Amino acid sequence: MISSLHQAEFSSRFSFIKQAAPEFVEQFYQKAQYRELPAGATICDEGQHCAHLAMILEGVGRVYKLSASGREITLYRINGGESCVLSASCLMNGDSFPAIAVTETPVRAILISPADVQSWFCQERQWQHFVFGLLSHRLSDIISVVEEVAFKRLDVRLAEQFSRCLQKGETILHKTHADLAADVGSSREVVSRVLRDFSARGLISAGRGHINILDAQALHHLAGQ
Amino acid sequence: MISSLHQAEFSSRFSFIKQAAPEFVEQFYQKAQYRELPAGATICDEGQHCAHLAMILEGVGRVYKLSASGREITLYRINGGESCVLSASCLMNGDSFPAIAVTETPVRAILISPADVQSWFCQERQWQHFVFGLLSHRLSDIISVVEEVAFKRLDVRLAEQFSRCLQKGETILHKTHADLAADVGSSREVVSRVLRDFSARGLISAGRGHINILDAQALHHLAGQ
DNA sequence: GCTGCTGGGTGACATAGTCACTGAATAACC
DNA sequence: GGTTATTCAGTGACTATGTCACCCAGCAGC
Repeated sequence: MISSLHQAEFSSRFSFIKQAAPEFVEQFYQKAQYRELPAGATICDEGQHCAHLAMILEGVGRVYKLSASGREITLYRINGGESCVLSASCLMNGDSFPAIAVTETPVRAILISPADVQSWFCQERQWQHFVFGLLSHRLSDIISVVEEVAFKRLDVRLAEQFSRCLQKGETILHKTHADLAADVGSSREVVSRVLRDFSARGLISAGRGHINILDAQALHHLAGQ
Repeated sequence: MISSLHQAEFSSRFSFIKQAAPEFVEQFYQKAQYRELPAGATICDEGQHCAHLAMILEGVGRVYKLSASGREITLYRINGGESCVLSASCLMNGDSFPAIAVTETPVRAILISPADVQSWFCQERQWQHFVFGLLSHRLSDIISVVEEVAFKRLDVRLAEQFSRCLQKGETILHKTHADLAADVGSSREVVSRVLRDFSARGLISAGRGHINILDAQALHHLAGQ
Protein backbone atom coordinates (compact mmCIF):
# COMPACT_ATOMS: atom_id res chain seq x y z
CA MET A 1 0.00 0.00 0.00
CA ILE A 2 1.36 3.39 -1.06
CA SER A 3 0.84 6.48 1.10
CA SER A 4 -1.07 9.37 -0.47
CA LEU A 5 2.07 11.48 -0.39
CA HIS A 6 3.92 8.94 -2.51
CA GLN A 7 0.87 8.49 -4.71
CA ALA A 8 1.04 12.17 -5.60
CA GLU A 9 4.74 11.90 -6.31
CA PHE A 10 4.22 8.80 -8.42
CA SER A 11 1.55 10.36 -10.57
CA SER A 12 3.70 13.43 -11.21
CA ARG A 13 6.54 11.16 -12.35
CA PHE A 14 4.54 8.51 -14.23
CA SER A 15 1.84 10.46 -15.95
CA PHE A 16 0.26 7.41 -17.63
CA ILE A 17 -1.50 6.69 -14.36
CA LYS A 18 -3.57 9.87 -14.74
CA GLN A 19 -5.30 8.41 -17.76
CA ALA A 20 -5.89 4.99 -16.24
CA ALA A 21 -9.23 3.73 -14.96
CA PRO A 22 -9.95 4.58 -11.29
CA GLU A 23 -10.38 0.90 -10.36
CA PHE A 24 -6.95 0.15 -11.78
CA VAL A 25 -5.33 3.07 -9.97
CA GLU A 26 -6.81 1.96 -6.68
CA GLN A 27 -5.65 -1.60 -7.16
CA PHE A 28 -2.24 -0.41 -8.30
CA TYR A 29 -1.54 1.67 -5.22
CA GLN A 30 -3.00 -1.07 -3.07
CA LYS A 31 -0.63 -3.74 -4.30
CA ALA A 32 2.50 -1.70 -4.97
CA GLN A 33 5.27 -1.37 -2.40
CA TYR A 34 7.42 1.62 -1.51
CA ARG A 35 11.15 1.04 -1.10
CA GLU A 36 14.28 3.09 -0.43
CA LEU A 37 17.77 1.97 -1.45
CA PRO A 38 21.14 3.51 -0.55
CA ALA A 39 23.68 4.52 -3.22
CA GLY A 40 25.77 1.65 -4.52
CA ALA A 41 23.17 -1.04 -3.84
CA THR A 42 22.76 -3.91 -6.30
CA ILE A 43 19.28 -3.94 -7.82
CA CYS A 44 19.72 -7.03 -9.94
CA ASP A 45 22.76 -9.16 -10.65
CA GLU A 46 23.80 -10.88 -13.85
CA GLY A 47 21.91 -14.12 -14.40
CA GLN A 48 19.60 -13.52 -11.48
CA HIS A 49 15.82 -13.68 -11.77
CA CYS A 50 14.11 -10.42 -11.04
CA ALA A 51 11.86 -10.31 -8.02
CA HIS A 52 9.90 -7.26 -9.14
CA LEU A 53 9.60 -4.32 -11.51
CA ALA A 54 11.12 -1.17 -9.99
CA MET A 55 9.64 2.20 -10.99
CA ILE A 56 11.92 5.00 -9.86
CA LEU A 57 10.53 8.07 -8.07
CA GLU A 58 13.86 9.68 -7.37
CA GLY A 59 17.54 8.81 -7.83
CA VAL A 60 19.58 7.20 -10.58
CA GLY A 61 20.27 3.58 -11.45
CA ARG A 62 22.85 2.24 -13.86
CA VAL A 63 22.61 -0.92 -15.92
CA TYR A 64 25.92 -2.23 -17.21
CA LYS A 65 27.82 -5.21 -18.52
CA LEU A 66 30.99 -6.48 -16.86
CA SER A 67 33.71 -8.26 -18.84
CA ALA A 68 35.83 -11.12 -17.62
CA SER A 69 38.84 -8.78 -17.51
CA GLY A 70 36.98 -6.32 -15.28
CA ARG A 71 36.09 -3.71 -17.88
CA GLU A 72 32.57 -2.27 -17.80
CA ILE A 73 30.19 -0.61 -20.21
CA THR A 74 27.02 1.25 -19.30
CA LEU A 75 23.98 0.09 -21.25
CA TYR A 76 21.64 2.79 -19.93
CA ARG A 77 20.69 4.77 -16.86
CA ILE A 78 17.33 4.77 -15.14
CA ASN A 79 16.19 8.17 -13.90
CA GLY A 80 13.17 9.29 -11.95
CA GLY A 81 9.99 8.49 -13.91
CA GLU A 82 11.65 5.54 -15.62
CA SER A 83 11.86 1.87 -14.95
CA CYS A 84 14.25 -0.99 -15.48
CA VAL A 85 13.16 -2.67 -18.70
CA LEU A 86 15.40 -5.60 -18.53
CA SER A 87 13.55 -6.59 -15.43
CA ALA A 88 10.31 -5.98 -17.31
CA SER A 89 11.41 -8.28 -20.05
CA CYS A 90 12.55 -11.07 -17.77
CA LEU A 91 9.51 -10.71 -15.57
CA MET A 92 7.34 -11.33 -18.58
CA ASN A 93 8.84 -14.62 -19.53
CA GLY A 94 11.02 -15.70 -16.67
CA ASP A 95 14.39 -15.19 -18.37
CA SER A 96 17.35 -14.30 -16.23
CA PHE A 97 18.72 -10.77 -16.12
CA PRO A 98 21.48 -10.34 -18.74
CA ALA A 99 23.38 -7.48 -17.03
CA ILE A 100 24.01 -5.81 -13.70
CA ALA A 101 21.86 -3.02 -12.26
CA VAL A 102 23.03 -0.83 -9.38
CA THR A 103 21.96 2.44 -7.74
CA GLU A 104 24.31 5.37 -8.34
CA THR A 105 22.55 7.66 -5.87
CA PRO A 106 20.09 6.85 -3.10
CA VAL A 107 16.93 5.67 -4.83
CA ARG A 108 13.28 5.76 -3.82
CA ALA A 109 11.11 3.46 -5.89
CA ILE A 110 7.75 1.74 -6.25
CA LEU A 111 7.91 -2.03 -6.66
CA ILE A 112 5.44 -4.16 -8.60
CA SER A 113 5.32 -7.94 -8.36
CA PRO A 114 5.73 -10.04 -11.52
CA ALA A 115 2.21 -11.42 -11.13
CA ASP A 116 0.70 -7.93 -11.05
CA VAL A 117 2.78 -6.72 -13.99
CA GLN A 118 1.33 -9.60 -15.98
CA SER A 119 -2.26 -9.46 -14.87
CA TRP A 120 -2.59 -5.68 -15.29
CA PHE A 121 -1.15 -5.95 -18.71
CA CYS A 122 -4.41 -6.92 -20.35
CA GLN A 123 -6.58 -5.21 -17.82
CA GLU A 124 -5.44 -1.63 -18.31
CA ARG A 125 -4.48 -0.23 -21.68
CA GLN A 126 -2.39 2.57 -20.15
CA TRP A 127 -0.30 0.04 -18.27
CA GLN A 128 0.23 -2.01 -21.40
CA HIS A 129 1.27 1.08 -23.27
CA PHE A 130 3.68 2.06 -20.53
CA VAL A 131 5.39 -1.34 -20.45
CA PHE A 132 5.71 -1.51 -24.23
CA GLY A 133 7.07 2.00 -24.39
CA LEU A 134 9.67 1.02 -21.85
CA LEU A 135 10.77 -2.05 -23.78
CA SER A 136 10.93 -0.37 -27.12
CA HIS A 137 12.71 2.71 -25.80
CA ARG A 138 15.42 0.66 -24.10
CA LEU A 139 15.88 -1.53 -27.13
CA SER A 140 16.70 1.65 -29.05
CA ASP A 141 19.02 2.78 -26.28
CA ILE A 142 20.98 -0.42 -26.41
CA ILE A 143 21.16 -0.35 -30.18
CA SER A 144 22.67 3.13 -29.91
CA VAL A 145 25.28 1.72 -27.56
CA VAL A 146 26.20 -0.85 -30.21
CA GLU A 147 26.47 1.93 -32.76
CA GLU A 148 28.65 4.08 -30.49
CA VAL A 149 31.02 1.34 -29.53
CA ALA A 150 31.31 -0.20 -32.97
CA PHE A 151 31.64 2.93 -35.08
CA LYS A 152 32.63 6.00 -33.13
CA ARG A 153 35.97 7.23 -31.92
CA LEU A 154 36.59 7.60 -28.24
CA ASP A 155 37.15 11.35 -28.33
CA VAL A 156 33.78 11.79 -30.06
CA ARG A 157 32.05 9.58 -27.50
CA LEU A 158 33.56 11.45 -24.58
CA ALA A 159 32.60 14.76 -26.18
CA GLU A 160 29.05 13.38 -26.39
CA GLN A 161 29.10 12.63 -22.67
CA PHE A 162 30.15 16.21 -21.93
CA SER A 163 27.55 17.58 -24.33
CA ARG A 164 24.82 15.61 -22.58
CA CYS A 165 26.07 16.94 -19.29
CA LEU A 166 25.89 20.51 -20.57
CA GLN A 167 22.33 19.96 -21.75
CA LYS A 168 21.41 19.29 -18.15
CA GLY A 169 23.01 22.62 -17.30
CA GLU A 170 26.05 21.18 -15.54
CA THR A 171 29.48 22.55 -16.37
CA ILE A 172 31.36 20.47 -13.80
CA LEU A 173 31.30 16.71 -14.10
CA HIS A 174 32.00 14.89 -10.85
CA LYS A 175 33.47 11.73 -12.23
CA THR A 176 36.87 10.10 -12.23
CA HIS A 177 38.59 8.97 -15.39
CA ALA A 178 37.82 5.42 -14.34
CA ASP A 179 34.09 6.28 -14.07
CA LEU A 180 34.10 7.70 -17.59
CA ALA A 181 35.96 4.64 -18.87
CA ALA A 182 33.27 2.40 -17.34
CA ASP A 183 30.56 4.44 -19.04
CA VAL A 184 32.01 4.25 -22.52
CA GLY A 185 33.46 0.75 -22.18
CA SER A 186 37.10 1.70 -22.49
CA SER A 187 40.01 1.72 -20.07
CA ARG A 188 41.16 4.44 -17.72
CA GLU A 189 44.52 4.95 -19.41
CA VAL A 190 42.96 5.60 -22.80
CA VAL A 191 40.37 7.98 -21.36
CA SER A 192 43.18 9.82 -19.56
CA ARG A 193 45.06 10.24 -22.81
CA VAL A 194 42.02 11.67 -24.60
CA LEU A 195 41.26 14.02 -21.70
CA ARG A 196 44.87 15.21 -21.60
CA ASP A 197 44.46 16.08 -25.25
CA PHE A 198 41.15 17.89 -24.53
CA SER A 199 42.88 19.84 -21.77
CA ALA A 200 45.74 20.82 -24.05
CA ARG A 201 43.22 22.11 -26.58
CA GLY A 202 41.44 24.08 -23.87
CA LEU A 203 38.15 22.16 -24.14
CA ILE A 204 38.17 21.10 -20.50
CA SER A 205 40.26 21.47 -17.38
CA ALA A 206 40.72 18.46 -15.18
CA GLY A 207 41.06 18.16 -11.40
CA ARG A 208 41.16 15.20 -9.10
CA GLY A 209 37.76 13.52 -9.38
CA HIS A 210 36.09 16.22 -11.48
CA ILE A 211 36.21 17.85 -14.90
CA ASN A 212 35.38 21.46 -15.77
CA ILE A 213 33.84 21.90 -19.17
CA LEU A 214 35.28 25.01 -20.78
CA ASP A 215 34.53 25.09 -24.49
CA ALA A 216 30.94 23.90 -24.92
CA GLN A 217 30.88 24.97 -28.57
CA ALA A 218 33.88 22.89 -29.55
CA LEU A 219 32.66 19.84 -27.64
CA HIS A 220 29.23 19.99 -29.27
CA HIS A 221 30.94 20.27 -32.61
CA LEU A 222 33.16 17.27 -31.93
CA ALA A 223 30.16 15.24 -30.73
CA GLY A 224 28.10 16.28 -33.73
CA GLN A 225 30.22 14.54 -36.37
CA MET B 1 -6.02 -16.01 -45.82
CA ILE B 2 -3.39 -18.72 -45.51
CA SER B 3 -3.63 -21.93 -47.54
CA SER B 4 -3.80 -25.18 -45.57
CA LEU B 5 -0.40 -26.16 -46.92
CA HIS B 6 1.16 -23.04 -45.46
CA GLN B 7 -0.85 -23.48 -42.28
CA ALA B 8 0.79 -26.83 -41.73
CA GLU B 9 4.20 -25.34 -42.39
CA PHE B 10 3.52 -22.46 -40.05
CA SER B 11 2.46 -24.66 -37.18
CA SER B 12 5.54 -26.82 -37.57
CA ARG B 13 7.70 -23.71 -37.39
CA PHE B 14 5.81 -21.74 -34.75
CA SER B 15 4.67 -24.34 -32.29
CA PHE B 16 2.94 -21.87 -29.97
CA ILE B 17 -0.03 -21.96 -32.34
CA LYS B 18 -0.68 -25.59 -31.41
CA GLN B 19 -1.57 -24.60 -27.88
CA ALA B 20 -3.72 -21.65 -28.88
CA ALA B 21 -7.52 -21.63 -28.79
CA PRO B 22 -9.20 -22.89 -32.01
CA GLU B 23 -11.10 -19.61 -32.49
CA PHE B 24 -7.83 -17.70 -32.35
CA VAL B 25 -6.14 -20.04 -34.80
CA GLU B 26 -8.97 -19.67 -37.26
CA GLN B 27 -8.93 -15.90 -37.00
CA PHE B 28 -5.15 -15.86 -37.23
CA TYR B 29 -4.98 -17.77 -40.50
CA GLN B 30 -7.91 -15.80 -41.80
CA LYS B 31 -6.25 -12.43 -41.33
CA ALA B 32 -2.61 -13.31 -41.96
CA GLN B 33 -1.03 -12.88 -45.38
CA TYR B 34 1.50 -15.06 -47.16
CA ARG B 35 4.43 -13.33 -48.86
CA GLU B 36 7.57 -14.30 -50.73
CA LEU B 37 10.65 -12.08 -50.99
CA PRO B 38 13.76 -12.50 -53.13
CA ALA B 39 17.27 -12.47 -51.62
CA GLY B 40 18.65 -9.02 -50.98
CA ALA B 41 15.27 -7.35 -50.53
CA THR B 42 14.87 -4.62 -47.92
CA ILE B 43 12.36 -5.60 -45.26
CA CYS B 44 12.53 -2.42 -43.24
CA ASP B 45 14.77 0.62 -43.52
CA GLU B 46 16.29 2.77 -40.82
CA GLY B 47 13.79 5.26 -39.41
CA GLN B 48 10.91 3.76 -41.35
CA HIS B 49 7.66 2.74 -39.71
CA CYS B 50 6.94 -0.95 -40.00
CA ALA B 51 3.90 -1.96 -41.99
CA HIS B 52 3.58 -5.42 -40.41
CA LEU B 53 5.11 -8.15 -38.29
CA ALA B 54 6.91 -10.72 -40.44
CA MET B 55 7.04 -14.32 -39.20
CA ILE B 56 9.52 -16.29 -41.25
CA LEU B 57 8.65 -19.75 -42.58
CA GLU B 58 11.82 -20.24 -44.55
CA GLY B 59 14.93 -18.23 -45.37
CA VAL B 60 17.20 -15.88 -43.46
CA GLY B 61 16.94 -12.19 -42.68
CA ARG B 62 19.65 -9.95 -41.30
CA VAL B 63 19.17 -6.91 -39.08
CA TYR B 64 22.12 -4.53 -39.01
CA LYS B 65 23.32 -1.03 -38.27
CA LEU B 66 25.09 1.08 -40.88
CA SER B 67 27.62 3.75 -39.91
CA ALA B 68 28.15 7.08 -41.64
CA SER B 69 31.48 5.80 -42.95
CA GLY B 70 29.83 2.75 -44.50
CA ARG B 71 30.81 0.15 -41.93
CA GLU B 72 28.16 -2.34 -40.84
CA ILE B 73 27.47 -4.52 -37.84
CA THR B 74 24.94 -7.34 -37.66
CA LEU B 75 22.61 -7.10 -34.66
CA TYR B 76 20.97 -10.48 -35.22
CA ARG B 77 19.65 -12.84 -37.86
CA ILE B 78 16.09 -14.03 -38.28
CA ASN B 79 15.74 -17.68 -39.22
CA GLY B 80 12.75 -19.84 -40.02
CA GLY B 81 10.43 -19.98 -37.00
CA GLU B 82 11.54 -16.55 -35.81
CA SER B 83 10.31 -13.05 -36.29
CA CYS B 84 11.66 -9.53 -36.48
CA VAL B 85 11.34 -8.10 -32.99
CA LEU B 86 12.32 -4.61 -33.78
CA SER B 87 9.27 -4.45 -35.94
CA ALA B 88 7.29 -5.95 -33.06
CA SER B 89 8.53 -3.27 -30.76
CA CYS B 90 7.80 -0.42 -33.12
CA LEU B 91 4.45 -1.86 -34.09
CA MET B 92 3.42 -1.78 -30.48
CA ASN B 93 4.01 1.88 -29.93
CA GLY B 94 4.56 3.41 -33.32
CA ASP B 95 8.29 4.10 -32.97
CA SER B 96 10.40 4.07 -36.08
CA PHE B 97 12.69 1.18 -36.90
CA PRO B 98 16.19 1.81 -35.47
CA ALA B 99 18.15 -0.39 -37.91
CA ILE B 100 18.03 -1.97 -41.36
CA ALA B 101 16.52 -5.38 -42.09
CA VAL B 102 17.20 -7.25 -45.34
CA THR B 103 16.72 -10.77 -46.67
CA GLU B 104 19.93 -12.76 -47.15
CA THR B 105 18.25 -15.64 -48.95
CA PRO B 106 14.82 -15.85 -50.59
CA VAL B 107 12.32 -15.64 -47.77
CA ARG B 108 8.79 -16.96 -47.40
CA ALA B 109 6.89 -15.36 -44.55
CA ILE B 110 3.54 -14.78 -42.90
CA LEU B 111 2.62 -11.14 -42.34
CA ILE B 112 0.47 -9.82 -39.50
CA SER B 113 -0.94 -6.31 -39.45
CA PRO B 114 -0.11 -3.98 -36.52
CA ALA B 115 -3.78 -3.85 -35.52
CA ASP B 116 -4.00 -7.64 -35.28
CA VAL B 117 -0.73 -7.92 -33.36
CA GLN B 118 -2.22 -5.55 -30.81
CA SER B 119 -5.70 -6.93 -30.55
CA TRP B 120 -4.63 -10.57 -30.29
CA PHE B 121 -2.22 -9.64 -27.60
CA CYS B 122 -4.80 -9.67 -24.84
CA GLN B 123 -7.05 -12.14 -26.53
CA GLU B 124 -4.74 -15.13 -26.70
CA ARG B 125 -2.24 -15.93 -24.00
CA GLN B 126 -0.04 -17.98 -26.36
CA TRP B 127 0.29 -15.04 -28.69
CA GLN B 128 1.22 -12.75 -25.84
CA HIS B 129 3.80 -15.21 -24.66
CA PHE B 130 5.23 -15.53 -28.15
CA VAL B 131 5.61 -11.77 -28.63
CA PHE B 132 7.20 -11.27 -25.21
CA GLY B 133 9.58 -14.14 -25.76
CA LEU B 134 10.60 -12.53 -29.02
CA LEU B 135 11.28 -9.15 -27.43
CA SER B 136 13.17 -10.48 -24.49
CA HIS B 137 15.22 -12.90 -26.56
CA ARG B 138 16.33 -10.20 -28.98
CA LEU B 139 17.13 -7.81 -26.19
CA SER B 140 19.56 -10.44 -24.88
CA ASP B 141 20.95 -10.93 -28.38
CA ILE B 142 21.70 -7.26 -28.77
CA ILE B 143 23.24 -7.04 -25.33
CA SER B 144 25.57 -9.88 -26.32
CA VAL B 145 26.56 -7.87 -29.37
CA VAL B 146 27.51 -4.96 -27.08
CA GLU B 147 29.55 -7.35 -24.99
CA GLU B 148 31.31 -8.83 -28.01
CA VAL B 149 32.19 -5.55 -29.59
CA ALA B 150 33.20 -3.78 -26.39
CA PHE B 151 35.23 -6.52 -24.75
CA LYS B 152 36.37 -9.22 -27.11
CA ARG B 153 39.25 -9.39 -29.50
CA LEU B 154 38.59 -9.75 -33.19
CA ASP B 155 40.31 -13.13 -33.52
CA VAL B 156 38.11 -14.53 -30.74
CA ARG B 157 34.98 -13.13 -32.35
CA LEU B 158 35.84 -14.58 -35.73
CA ALA B 159 36.63 -17.92 -34.11
CA GLU B 160 33.15 -17.76 -32.56
CA GLN B 161 31.62 -17.25 -35.99
CA PHE B 162 33.42 -20.33 -37.29
CA SER B 163 32.43 -22.32 -34.21
CA ARG B 164 28.79 -21.45 -34.73
CA CYS B 165 29.13 -22.50 -38.34
CA LEU B 166 30.58 -25.85 -37.30
CA GLN B 167 27.72 -26.41 -34.90
CA LYS B 168 25.39 -26.27 -37.87
CA GLY B 169 27.55 -28.96 -39.45
CA GLU B 170 29.13 -26.71 -42.09
CA THR B 171 32.88 -26.85 -42.63
CA ILE B 172 32.91 -24.44 -45.56
CA LEU B 173 31.76 -20.90 -45.02
CA HIS B 174 30.62 -19.13 -48.18
CA LYS B 175 31.41 -15.59 -47.21
CA THR B 176 33.86 -12.95 -48.34
CA HIS B 177 36.16 -11.14 -45.94
CA ALA B 178 33.95 -8.09 -46.39
CA ASP B 179 30.87 -10.13 -45.37
CA LEU B 180 32.59 -11.26 -42.19
CA ALA B 181 33.71 -7.70 -41.46
CA ALA B 182 30.09 -6.53 -41.79
CA ASP B 183 28.98 -9.25 -39.37
CA VAL B 184 31.44 -8.40 -36.64
CA GLY B 185 31.47 -4.64 -37.24
CA SER B 186 35.07 -4.35 -38.32
CA SER B 187 36.76 -3.56 -41.63
CA ARG B 188 37.81 -5.91 -44.37
CA GLU B 189 41.52 -5.22 -44.05
CA VAL B 190 41.57 -6.15 -40.38
CA VAL B 191 39.55 -9.31 -40.95
CA SER B 192 41.95 -10.24 -43.77
CA ARG B 193 44.90 -9.86 -41.42
CA VAL B 194 43.34 -12.10 -38.77
CA LEU B 195 42.38 -14.71 -41.36
CA ARG B 196 45.89 -14.66 -42.83
CA ASP B 197 47.12 -15.43 -39.33
CA PHE B 198 44.53 -18.22 -38.93
CA SER B 199 45.67 -19.69 -42.26
CA ALA B 200 49.33 -19.56 -41.22
CA ARG B 201 48.45 -21.44 -38.05
CA GLY B 202 46.52 -24.04 -40.04
CA LEU B 203 43.12 -23.27 -38.50
CA ILE B 204 41.48 -22.47 -41.82
CA SER B 205 42.31 -22.33 -45.49
CA ALA B 206 40.97 -19.46 -47.51
CA GLY B 207 39.78 -19.25 -51.09
CA ARG B 208 38.10 -16.53 -53.04
CA GLY B 209 34.68 -16.04 -51.46
CA HIS B 210 34.86 -19.03 -49.13
CA ILE B 211 36.71 -20.35 -46.10
CA ASN B 212 37.45 -23.98 -45.24
CA ILE B 213 37.48 -24.70 -41.56
CA LEU B 214 40.32 -27.09 -40.78
CA ASP B 215 41.03 -27.18 -37.07
CA ALA B 216 37.65 -27.18 -35.31
CA GLN B 217 39.25 -28.01 -31.98
CA ALA B 218 41.58 -25.01 -31.98
CA LEU B 219 38.84 -22.63 -33.12
CA HIS B 220 36.46 -23.78 -30.40
CA HIS B 221 39.25 -23.31 -27.92
CA LEU B 222 39.99 -19.80 -29.14
CA ALA B 223 36.29 -18.92 -29.06
CA GLY B 224 35.91 -20.39 -25.60
CA GLN B 225 38.18 -17.94 -23.80
C1' DG C 1 54.93 11.93 11.32
C1' DC C 2 53.92 7.26 8.76
C1' DT C 3 50.71 4.20 6.08
C1' DG C 4 47.57 2.88 2.75
C1' DC C 5 44.32 4.08 -0.63
C1' DT C 6 42.62 6.43 -4.55
C1' DG C 7 43.14 9.07 -8.73
C1' DG C 8 45.88 10.00 -12.25
C1' DG C 9 50.31 9.92 -15.47
C1' DT C 10 53.59 7.36 -18.34
C1' DG C 11 56.24 4.39 -21.70
C1' DA C 12 56.37 0.28 -24.23
C1' DC C 13 54.11 -2.75 -26.71
C1' DA C 14 50.08 -5.36 -28.98
C1' DT C 15 45.84 -5.00 -31.43
C1' DA C 16 42.56 -2.54 -34.37
C1' DG C 17 41.01 0.90 -37.88
C1' DT C 18 42.04 3.85 -42.03
C1' DC C 19 43.93 5.10 -46.31
C1' DA C 20 45.82 4.47 -50.56
C1' DC C 21 47.26 1.52 -53.21
C1' DT C 22 48.22 -3.33 -55.91
C1' DG C 23 47.16 -7.50 -58.25
C1' DA C 24 44.41 -11.69 -59.13
C1' DA C 25 40.07 -14.02 -60.18
C1' DT C 26 35.75 -13.75 -62.09
C1' DA C 27 31.91 -11.89 -64.80
C1' DA C 28 30.21 -9.17 -68.62
C1' DC C 29 30.49 -7.77 -73.01
C1' DC C 30 31.64 -7.40 -77.75
C1' DG D 1 37.81 -15.92 -78.31
C1' DG D 2 39.63 -11.48 -76.23
C1' DT D 3 38.87 -7.12 -73.80
C1' DT D 4 37.00 -4.63 -70.01
C1' DA D 5 34.87 -4.05 -65.47
C1' DT D 6 33.95 -5.62 -61.21
C1' DT D 7 34.73 -8.06 -57.15
C1' DC D 8 37.80 -10.01 -53.79
C1' DA D 9 41.91 -10.05 -51.36
C1' DG D 10 46.78 -8.44 -49.95
C1' DT D 11 49.95 -4.76 -48.47
C1' DG D 12 52.51 -0.88 -46.04
C1' DA D 13 52.24 3.18 -43.46
C1' DC D 14 50.13 5.48 -40.14
C1' DT D 15 46.81 6.53 -36.37
C1' DA D 16 43.80 5.05 -32.61
C1' DT D 17 42.88 2.03 -28.95
C1' DG D 18 43.84 -1.50 -25.33
C1' DT D 19 47.09 -3.63 -21.99
C1' DC D 20 50.71 -3.99 -18.78
C1' DA D 21 53.63 -2.51 -15.38
C1' DC D 22 54.95 0.78 -13.34
C1' DC D 23 55.29 5.77 -10.86
C1' DC D 24 53.79 9.68 -8.20
C1' DA D 25 50.67 13.02 -5.82
C1' DG D 26 46.90 13.94 -2.74
C1' DC D 27 44.44 12.69 1.08
C1' DA D 28 42.44 10.21 5.11
C1' DG D 29 43.38 7.47 9.21
C1' DC D 30 46.18 6.38 12.83
